[in-house]
Amino acid sequence: MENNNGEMFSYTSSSTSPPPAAVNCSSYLSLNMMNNDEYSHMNNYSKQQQVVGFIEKDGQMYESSDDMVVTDQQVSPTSGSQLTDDLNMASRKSSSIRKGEKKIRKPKHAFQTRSQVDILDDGYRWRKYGQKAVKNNKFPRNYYRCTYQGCNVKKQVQRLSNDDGVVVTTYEGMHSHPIEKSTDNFEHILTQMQLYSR
DNA sequence: CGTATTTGACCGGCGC
DNA sequence: GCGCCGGTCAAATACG
Repeated sequence: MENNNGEMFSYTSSSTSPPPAAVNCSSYLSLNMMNNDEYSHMNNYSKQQQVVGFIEKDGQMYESSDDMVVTDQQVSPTSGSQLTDDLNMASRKSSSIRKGEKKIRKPKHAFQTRSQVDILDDGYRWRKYGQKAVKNNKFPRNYYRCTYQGCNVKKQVQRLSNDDGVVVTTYEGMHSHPIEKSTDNFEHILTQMQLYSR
C-alpha cells in the first residue's frame, strides 16, 4: 500500500525513526546554496531561489491535465501547462519495472523552483544517468538516481524554456535512509546551529 | 585508480 | 508494422 499523497513530506511526520536531519522540514525548502561544481560561474551572481510551485502526482496513467495540482499562483499559466504536459508524458513509462506484477503506480512529485542554478542540493547524493532533449524546450532534462545502496529514488530536473528562471525538479520514490551528505551541506550546518543554540 | 559524468544506443509504449 | 518519444543503459571519458 502506498500513500500517494504528501509523500514527499512524510519525513516531517517523524513517526518512526528518521535521522534528525531528515525530520527537519527545512530539508526541502532550504535547497541548495553551495557547491555546484560546473555551474559555479552562475553562482557568482545569483544564488537566491524560491519554491514557486509544488505538484503532486502519483504516476498513474493520466489523460487530462487536471490531475496535477500547482499550489502557487506565481507560476505563470503558460509554464504551468507546459510542465503538466511534460510530466504526463514522463509518467507514461517507468511505471512497472518488476515483471509479473500489475501496473505499479509510482508517486511522483514535482517542485517548481525559481533558481539560477540547475542542481538543487537537497542533501542526498545523486548520480546522473541520463540527459534528454525536451520537446518545445531549449533546455535538456537531466535524470538522476540516488546513490545510496538499495535506494532507487529518482529525480529529473528540467528548466522551463519560456521562463529560464524556473527549474522543475520531479522526485520519484521515497528515501528510506538518512541524508548522507558531507559537512559542506547547508542543511547539516543549519541543524548543527539549531542544536547548539538551545 | 576508483568513481562520477557524458552521450549515443537501445528499449518499450503508443499512435497512426 | 513503423516511427516517434520518453526513459534507461553502458562504454567511453573525465575527474579527484
